[in-house]
Amino acid sequence: MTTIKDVAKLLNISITTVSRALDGYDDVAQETRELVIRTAQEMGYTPNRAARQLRKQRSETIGYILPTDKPQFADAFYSEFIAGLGDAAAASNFDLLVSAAPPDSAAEKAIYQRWAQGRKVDGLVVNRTRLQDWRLQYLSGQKLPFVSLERSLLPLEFIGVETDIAQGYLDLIGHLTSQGHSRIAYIGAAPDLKIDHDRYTGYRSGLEAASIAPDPALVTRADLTPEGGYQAAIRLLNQATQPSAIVCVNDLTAIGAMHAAHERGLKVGRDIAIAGFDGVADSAHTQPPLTTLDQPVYTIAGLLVNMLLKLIDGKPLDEHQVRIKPNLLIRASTVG
Amino acid sequence: MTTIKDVAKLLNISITTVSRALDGYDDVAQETRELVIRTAQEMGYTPNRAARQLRKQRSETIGYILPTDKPQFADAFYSEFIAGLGDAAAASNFDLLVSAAPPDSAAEKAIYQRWAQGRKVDGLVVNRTRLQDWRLQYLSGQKLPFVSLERSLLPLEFIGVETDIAQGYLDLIGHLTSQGHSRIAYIGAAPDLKIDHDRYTGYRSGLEAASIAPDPALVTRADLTPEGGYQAAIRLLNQATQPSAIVCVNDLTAIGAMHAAHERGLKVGRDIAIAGFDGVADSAHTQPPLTTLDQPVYTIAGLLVNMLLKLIDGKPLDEHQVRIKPNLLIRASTVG
DNA sequence: ACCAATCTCCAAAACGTTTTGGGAGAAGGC
DNA sequence: GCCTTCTCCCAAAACGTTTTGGAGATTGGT
Repeated sequence: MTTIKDVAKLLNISITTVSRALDGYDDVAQETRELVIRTAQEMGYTPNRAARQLRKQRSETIGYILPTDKPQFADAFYSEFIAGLGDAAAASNFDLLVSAAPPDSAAEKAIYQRWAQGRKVDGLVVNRTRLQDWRLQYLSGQKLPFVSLERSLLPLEFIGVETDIAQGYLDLIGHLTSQGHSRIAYIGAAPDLKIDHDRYTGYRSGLEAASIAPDPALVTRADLTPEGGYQAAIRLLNQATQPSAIVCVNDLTAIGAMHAAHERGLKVGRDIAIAGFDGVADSAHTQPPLTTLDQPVYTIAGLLVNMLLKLIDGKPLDEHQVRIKPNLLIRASTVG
Repeated sequence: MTTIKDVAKLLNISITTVSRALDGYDDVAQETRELVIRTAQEMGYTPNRAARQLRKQRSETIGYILPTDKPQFADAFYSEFIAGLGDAAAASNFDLLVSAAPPDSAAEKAIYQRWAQGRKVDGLVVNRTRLQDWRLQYLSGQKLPFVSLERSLLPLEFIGVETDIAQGYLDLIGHLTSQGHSRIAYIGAAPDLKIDHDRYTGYRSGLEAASIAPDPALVTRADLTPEGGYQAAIRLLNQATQPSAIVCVNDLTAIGAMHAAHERGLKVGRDIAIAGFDGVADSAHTQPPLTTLDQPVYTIAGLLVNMLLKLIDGKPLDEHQVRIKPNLLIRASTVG
């Protein structure tokens, strides 16, 4: 491993000068700088990250923890989200540290502590925000910068990105009612999740806007997986008052719900309408193609990272909260 | 931030003793050890990672780079794979560094160099191995430990996990022929990928075992996405000699292919059989449910990490190559 | 010819650990 | 009572950077 000392020795100058030449300080002669840069390049010198971190007291690393409820954590949302985080971080020469833990578990807490205490990361991205989310409190307390996708209900300043769910659901429910639906069901997620809270609220105001009386029997929850959506849809379809349309908290849930409908011999689109949210799964290629509220996951991840980096650098943010309007993609699953 | 010095000062002992007490050396009195551990706990002391790395010359971090061909990198395989890597690493107190770059790009090379030169990681996991893969050569040259999912054709020692594709395809093609199929098509991936190479070879020997003459017109390639599978299937279905069955290199490709078949008015399962590979996508809930060769992605990731950690520690491996037999899940997409 | 200002450069300190190479005192053997 | 062996502890070095606080040339003004 070649160190800064090797470069300095070869050039017969001090390591100070090498360091400053590479860092672009202006108290080093143009000629020397070029020489240093060239030599460092030739020798294949890259600063040792640990040493640099130790001295600068920052790790140039951001962290993200996957909310893995179960080992089979297959959700395309997250592959795209991580790709977005990784790309944006790399573009600013930051690294991305990833771990996985079940939401609200001891393991999750342990990772947060390890990262925060050891200053392993300069900041964190959190998503799947919960209504009362200790993570946000903890990070605030630790004075560790963070951004989140979806705000919590805690009285903390929110910095991050939020999907404009209200508007999205107005569009979606409007579309469904224009197709003649009035018995519109909702399959949500765990009620302590912000996304469920928001989407359920959006669902209710969508109904209200269409002057449809809400029916509690048409509301159920699942766990954001196809299997959960499948089971939930079966529950709905087994009831006396069957839904004519189902809006689902995410695409995976909708995929499961479509499966259940098919099993019942219902033709999705004609006999029952089903819609998702995310636009990230294979929604364009399901059978039938799935109507969904598409959100640009990759872009959102990039936005979050850039906000976080500004926070870390103490630079001012253009806006503390970015609202993203989801895009209603109408496909065959909701048009007869 | 409390440091080891703070702990030592409070207890009026040397930092050496604190360090050794916490690290479990046996040259510290039982009484002292307990006191130190308790105090450190109470003070919320966690060793500074950078300092520790600098001194120990290892980062206790492993790296993985996502092969993001395009921004929309939605593939549930990778969310599960990363969850597996993250969990296994965390179980050994290692961290997982993730980045993203298009395969075989300058960006990819830059990340590998940055991580290798700066010793930012102690080892790497690589997948989507290519037949001639410079990454493996580079890492070998840098003497940086790595494990890979799927071997390359390079004359390098292979340490990692390999799916027993030959056996899997024998099972799958056997299943298809027993259903009366003989015009079996193959939708692969880029031919320089090891997985395409292996699966194509498996496909060919599967045909051979069933005494079916291979037809080049029934072989095409896509890019592992639903969209690619959709386009490829359209090409196949537009031909004079139409396939009666299609085996796809992964589940996403199969999902796209099913979409194309549906659009043609074909009933998948009855009019045409379609099978995937991965078992990770929402294959159980597609319409119809998809026959696939299931591989335990989460487990494989864990195996890889544990092999890598042994490599890093210089410990002997039980086996250098682990073969995983994929599990044929027969579902409605291949049974009429 | 002198002083001040400007350019370049550098030695040494600091970041927070782990490891090396003992050293003091108690216990044990004769 | 002396020598040896444990037991428990510690001071100092080292890891590879960045930053601090100048110091020696050179230039420019008068």
